[in-house]
Amino acid sequence: MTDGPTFREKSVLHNVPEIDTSEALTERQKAVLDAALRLLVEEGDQLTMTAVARRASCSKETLYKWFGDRDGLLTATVQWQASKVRVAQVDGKGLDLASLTASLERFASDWLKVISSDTSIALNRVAVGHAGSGKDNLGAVVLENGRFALAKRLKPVLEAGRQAGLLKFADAETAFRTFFGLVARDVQIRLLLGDRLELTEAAIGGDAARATQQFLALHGAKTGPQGL
Amino acid sequence: MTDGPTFREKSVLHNVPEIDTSEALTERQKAVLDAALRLLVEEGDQLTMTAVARRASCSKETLYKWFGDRDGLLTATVQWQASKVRVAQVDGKGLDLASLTASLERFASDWLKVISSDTSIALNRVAVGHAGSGKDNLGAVVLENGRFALAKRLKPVLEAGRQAGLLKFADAETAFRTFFGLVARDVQIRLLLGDRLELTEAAIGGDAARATQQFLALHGAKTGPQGL
DNA sequence: AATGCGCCGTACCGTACGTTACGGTTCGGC
DNA sequence: GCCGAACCGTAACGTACGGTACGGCGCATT
Repeated sequence: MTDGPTFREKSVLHNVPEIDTSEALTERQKAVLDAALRLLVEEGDQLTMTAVARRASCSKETLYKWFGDRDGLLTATVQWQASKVRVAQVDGKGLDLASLTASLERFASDWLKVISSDTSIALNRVAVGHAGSGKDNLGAVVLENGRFALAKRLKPVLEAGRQAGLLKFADAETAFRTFFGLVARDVQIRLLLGDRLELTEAAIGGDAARATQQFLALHGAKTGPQGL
Repeated sequence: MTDGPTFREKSVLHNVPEIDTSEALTERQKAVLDAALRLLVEEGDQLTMTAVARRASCSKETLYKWFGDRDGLLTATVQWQASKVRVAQVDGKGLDLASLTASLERFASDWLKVISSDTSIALNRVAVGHAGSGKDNLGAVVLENGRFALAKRLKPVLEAGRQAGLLKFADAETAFRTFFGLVARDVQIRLLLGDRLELTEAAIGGDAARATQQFLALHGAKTGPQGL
């Protein structure tokens, strides 16, 4: 990880233990993938193998040797970035309304930062573009490390909140999706479709707080109407 | 480059008003665009001009004459479809809670049907794919006829609901985005990324009802906490 | 020093596809 | 019946780019 051109997400993601699907990448390979990633952000799906080679100061032969073909390079790049992006892990200790609220706001804020980052937008664009045809992979990878990873982290928090009598819901999956909707709203699709939509730090914080309060209004045990 | 007056440069920049019925397309041209649209749904962005010509039983020369170039054809196709898709118009008469609820459910249901349709998915895919690079158009067109058109239809309903004392919110735009988030949740991004996710008629109806109830819980004048 | 390996740089090949050109056919107007 | 316009079908052109081959160089091992 010597290299590391600083990505926007850097502040968001917390280097997570092992897990890693990053199967034995040498430093040099990581550097090449970082170069490919930067180019992907700049040029989108129409980056060329030649351009990647030039940017990474490596030969095309090496690219093909390491990644097989263009699709392999793209997949490796997406996975490489995915292995870096992780939303915060929150443990379910010390459960009171304040800490639950803080956790939810944290998740919301992190998620908004991720989906509004240039890197995420570029990755989602290329994944969407490849989703329609042939062997997909990319879409599944992005989904797995994005929306589903978020769910995997958030659900235990929701469950803990329910155990502690702070939340009320029938199905954690449904509750998560409600939270997801309240947080993301139309942001991602607008960004993917090219809508300028600058999210300042302050705006993100405000949206996170709003979404959290709305979610608590719907699923908080004390305040809201239950079961919606 | 024989003649100039293709409609590439015409109406792309400014958002289309309300009724703009597909400027002066002959029946034959509409048929060709329908063929292109069908092919777009099947093959995605990698459809070829040859394939379109063959499918539409027209010559490539005609395609270029009518639509300028590949991008023009794509744009015309997207606009043509966009001119066909319109969510329900609802007038603000007879405002009681029942009719307001029914209207909201209708909007939600219509919207879910739209975004889960093959056509919409294909169109959004190609628009997203083209959004990153160069002259965008497609993303703006899809956005204008999708999310923004929906807002334009729904906001008067929300306003009318507020006037009638049925809803409470500070900003119609924000309220709309909340509703949008509650309805769409993660559906669109998952579909765009290739996630199988079959929405049955029943499921859509259920989701529409749930989203509506949640929205009313947040913004209903009587039940919910105001201002969220 | 010699050998071998991994990689860079670059020239090269094959092909797919956007775009153009052109001959042939239909059709409406005179 | 003739003319021109519009259009179909297809061949041809140009090019960009994915993929491959090859020569040279640094470096490690012997």
